Amino acid sequence: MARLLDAPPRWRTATEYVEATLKAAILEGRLAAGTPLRQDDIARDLQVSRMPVREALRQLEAQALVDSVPHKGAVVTDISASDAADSFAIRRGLEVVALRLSIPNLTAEDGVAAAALIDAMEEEADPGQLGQLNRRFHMALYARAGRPRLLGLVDRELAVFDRYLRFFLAAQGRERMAQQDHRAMLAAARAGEVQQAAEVLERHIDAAAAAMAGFFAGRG
Amino acid sequence: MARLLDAPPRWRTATEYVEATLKAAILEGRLAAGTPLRQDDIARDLQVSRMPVREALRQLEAQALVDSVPHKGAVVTDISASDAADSFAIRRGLEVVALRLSIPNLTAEDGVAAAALIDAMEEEADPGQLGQLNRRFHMALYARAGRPRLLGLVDRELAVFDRYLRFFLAAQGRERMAQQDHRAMLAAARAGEVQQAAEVLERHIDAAAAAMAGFFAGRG
DNA sequence: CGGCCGTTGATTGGATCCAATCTTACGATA
DNA sequence: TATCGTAAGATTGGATCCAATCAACGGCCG
Repeated sequence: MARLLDAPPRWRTATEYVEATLKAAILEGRLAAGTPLRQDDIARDLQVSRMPVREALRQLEAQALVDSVPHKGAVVTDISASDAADSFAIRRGLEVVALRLSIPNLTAEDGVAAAALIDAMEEEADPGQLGQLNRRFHMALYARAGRPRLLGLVDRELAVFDRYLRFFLAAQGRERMAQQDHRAMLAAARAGEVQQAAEVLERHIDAAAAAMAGFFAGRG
Repeated sequence: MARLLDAPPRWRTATEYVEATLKAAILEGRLAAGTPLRQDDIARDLQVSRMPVREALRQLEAQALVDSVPHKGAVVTDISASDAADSFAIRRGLEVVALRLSIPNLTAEDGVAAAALIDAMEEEADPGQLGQLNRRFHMALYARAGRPRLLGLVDRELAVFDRYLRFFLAAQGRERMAQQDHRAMLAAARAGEVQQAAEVLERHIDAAAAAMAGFFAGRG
């Protein structure tokens, strides 16, 4: 007899499946920057036709995770100091706005959840998991901004940033995570100190940008 | 005999052609908010197959110009007070950052060009052209930011904003364009006064957001 | 010996066809 | 009469096939 509740299919369309799979592979570093993404190979690996692959690649292009040239193909977006600077500029603009809008609506539970994420980061060693936790922590602070499009862009940009963070942590070690900034931001947010929280966040992102720039300068 | 110089094809791929055409139609208001976008109809009208239409619709979805539901279809994104608030929040975050980065690199010619755009706005009556000029003026101020991804997002969001501006101007009249803000921004930018220009821009966007919110409130 | 041009293979873009899904209308049944 | 179920049409998602474009290679001519 059939189960009463069948597990819902994890993806509604093949395109979503391909997009999610490729995105995860890129963010987790399994597809290195610069890797050419051949439609045929991906289609064969994922057991779908080339069409959902094409659409997924377009979606990822819109998310700045792949670069595509007409009639040439798609490539995993390169890591570069210049692109990192772009990412930090975008984050600084969007996240500060999101934080200011969100803080007045944050609940005590939100604060507890964010604190738990900070603690989890203390004990996590894997750079990939650290990136995920960092992303979730930031998003937890912005979640009550009530601006879905804004939050979508922030999430997208944090995904891009994830790749740089992984890159950076692998070389510099996890002690560079600036947990004191996270705690200060959370404390200010819980106290409803919008201005102070925003300033901490700005310094946090600027410091990360400077560290990343120095990192790139150090390796040519 | 063939001409020595054939006009280069305006678009390299059919997808680009469809995307540009649909985007223009949406921004110019010829495709009203809520209009269902049937793949077959568009393909027939533009003399292409359904496939480039599908890809173009995905691109436009990433630009927040159409909403798409799997197996249901695409619709021109609705105009709403909530989405307008999203747009203003995003613009406020991104444009302030872009302006700060751009001002130190602006040249005298950039200032002249921006001034010309302000003058052109004074004499333009058509809301659509006004929107174009407004967009070009803002982009002219940010052009030297040297952050291509950031500028791409700003341009995208200004495109979304164009629809609201057209909507607003049609009802409120062109005198609501806040040209004095534009002049003040330009003056501060030319003088290299980053902080002051940024503050004017913030007030400019906040005022526009407030006016738009009042407009929406007034019509239910 | 070197640069230019055509040819060939690989890869993507586009067209057509088929399958899956949603919507609507109609009818059966409580 | 209201509601559920079902069947038909419409529309989108996916697969397969063909055409256009690009890169590499090799021959030809200066």
